[in-house]
Amino acid sequence: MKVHQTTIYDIARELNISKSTVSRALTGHPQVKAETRKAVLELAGKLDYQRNMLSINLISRKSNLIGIVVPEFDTSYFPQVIIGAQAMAQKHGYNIIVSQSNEKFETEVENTKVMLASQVDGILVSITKETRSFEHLKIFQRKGIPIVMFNRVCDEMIVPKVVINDYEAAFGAVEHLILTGKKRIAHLAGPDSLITSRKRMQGYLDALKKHHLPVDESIIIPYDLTLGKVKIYVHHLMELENPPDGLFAINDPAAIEAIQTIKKMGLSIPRDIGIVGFSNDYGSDLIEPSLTTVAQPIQLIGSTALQLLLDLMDKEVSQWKAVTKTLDSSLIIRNSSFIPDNAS
Amino acid sequence: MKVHQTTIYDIARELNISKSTVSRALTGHPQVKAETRKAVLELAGKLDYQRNMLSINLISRKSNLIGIVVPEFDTSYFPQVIIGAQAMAQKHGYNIIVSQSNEKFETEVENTKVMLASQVDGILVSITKETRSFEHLKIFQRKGIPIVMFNRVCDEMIVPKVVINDYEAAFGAVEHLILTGKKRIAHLAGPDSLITSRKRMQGYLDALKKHHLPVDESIIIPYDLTLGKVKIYVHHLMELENPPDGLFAINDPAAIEAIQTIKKMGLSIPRDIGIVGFSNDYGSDLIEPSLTTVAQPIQLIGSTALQLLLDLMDKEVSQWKAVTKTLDSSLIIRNSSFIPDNAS
DNA sequence: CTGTTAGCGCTTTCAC
DNA sequence: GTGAAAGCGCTAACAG
Repeated sequence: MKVHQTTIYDIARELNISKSTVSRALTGHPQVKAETRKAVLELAGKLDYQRNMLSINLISRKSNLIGIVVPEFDTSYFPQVIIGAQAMAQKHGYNIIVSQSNEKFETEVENTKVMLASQVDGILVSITKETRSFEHLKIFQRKGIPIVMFNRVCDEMIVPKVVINDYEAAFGAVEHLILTGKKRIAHLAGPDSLITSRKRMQGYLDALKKHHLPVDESIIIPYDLTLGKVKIYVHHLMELENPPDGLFAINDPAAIEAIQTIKKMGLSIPRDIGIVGFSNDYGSDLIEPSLTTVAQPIQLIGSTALQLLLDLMDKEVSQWKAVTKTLDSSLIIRNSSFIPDNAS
Repeated sequence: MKVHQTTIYDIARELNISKSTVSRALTGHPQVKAETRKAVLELAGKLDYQRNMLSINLISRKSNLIGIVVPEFDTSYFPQVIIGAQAMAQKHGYNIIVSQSNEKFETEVENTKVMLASQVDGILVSITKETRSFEHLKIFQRKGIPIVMFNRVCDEMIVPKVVINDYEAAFGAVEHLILTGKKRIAHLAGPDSLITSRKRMQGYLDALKKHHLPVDESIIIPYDLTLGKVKIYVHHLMELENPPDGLFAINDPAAIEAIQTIKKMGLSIPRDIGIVGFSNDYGSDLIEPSLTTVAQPIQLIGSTALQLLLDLMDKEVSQWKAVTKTLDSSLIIRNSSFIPDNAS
């Protein structure tokens, strides 16, 4: 229970001056007698006076709050993005409020409502895998509150976006497996609702095509990103009469689970099957064999998205441009796909 | 740039009623004519009306904001705590603003000022390793804004705290090494400024004492938590004329770095040296050999701290009790300290 | 049931 | 230089 907070009026009363003068002294207005200013500042310090941003925000119609809506906190991906965004926001005097939707559309809608009520000056959004309707986001546009999407973007929203080169990265990852001699490469595919999943799928397909390898639907496994399910899929794949000799997984947690499962089955990686993941999560360099994966500049995604948002906030709505910023990723080749000759 | 936001006054004007009536209709006040309410609600929906929490907060002197001040984001520990706290906060209708201090005292002071200005209703704090003065936190107490500390706590602040049983955990970890036959156990010790470091140190010392093992200062290495430095320390330790056969590391990142270094030196874990870490970070189960470590209920620490804060917010300042909640941890025995006989 | 008034803490004209 | 007054968007007595 808060006790009474010192206000400018308290200071004014004590000093027998008006609150306007106190305000001016506190905000560094030039035309205040040095003597008066000194007295005000001194008393303010003594009384632990702290400006109430709520009232200032009310006047300025700005909250200095930026909302971030993310779909989940299960993997290290989104926390990392937030770290990047938070650092940039802190630098520019903004606070960040975060809400995560647990991959539920309803929760996402709720969360955006909260952001709206909290008078955020802008939001960063990454949608859930369920999200098909975007009315809850379009409200922001109508209100002139800038939105920037990242990672989980959608075509329906005409806003700036930050993504990585998913197609090229997937293409490169699969081609790498092919160049190590793999001829039958399976894909643990992400939800079709996500653009990133579709792009990575296309990269996978085109890499096979380029190298004249057949596409076999039976080794393309739809995977809803639920941890723990990969085990079943991998068992299924490896017990086919014609099992794959390569696996491109939609993300690292899936790839790591695949490695663990395959090792338990007594198979050898990468000899029996080469594996490539996506994102370079914590631990992908620690598992044995270490995981070949596509490294995303995760924190940079967050800071870039926030920078884009800051840019929008300065501009008239009519000047907004829906640029899509595509950041580069890079393939990190480790032992799950390729072991150099001179290795121990 | 925001466009005009619909206010209750817009609705009132359009409907030719007073804004009080609009307010009452919107907040579900009972004594409003059903007809009026319907009209208001309809128009509100049509105009994307959204209550401005800023003004409500100003009136209620409550921001519905909870601040979290953490020392770093380098390891997965604090993000995880925040996830736990955020989930609990979201459930109770609070938003969370986070700031991290990069282990710098000055930044921590700045950050707490921001929290104060943002009119947070309470804060969760974990101090930097540099923090020796607590005036910036005591201001909150004087203002009646509740504080709960966690992990990086201090004796100087009489506030509720959430910690884990560091002493017992460290004692158990070291005793475990002793029971696996180790007789000369080194300790990578955390900064002496942190209570957790001191408690773990005490646990280490007492475990040695209980088993009549000598304490050798030369294998107790002060470590400031900077990633990358462990390599040097481990080399130093293992090249002693009388190297240790066990290592208790202050945290998992350090233990993992130790494992990597020791493996590169061609030594065998746990045969030549058994290793135990602390916290069960991401990846500690993935590294080879997998890391024996003390598992902390990290998200629970966050949610518990937030719960404690919520409790304080309901009470008069005079009713506040500075309980310290000690959560249990558990030793997870993996291959870096002990390999069962029937292992492959 | 509804309108009027005051006020949350602050900034910002407009006077003097 | 400083004070008085208005107002940001909303709620909460107090009338009627």
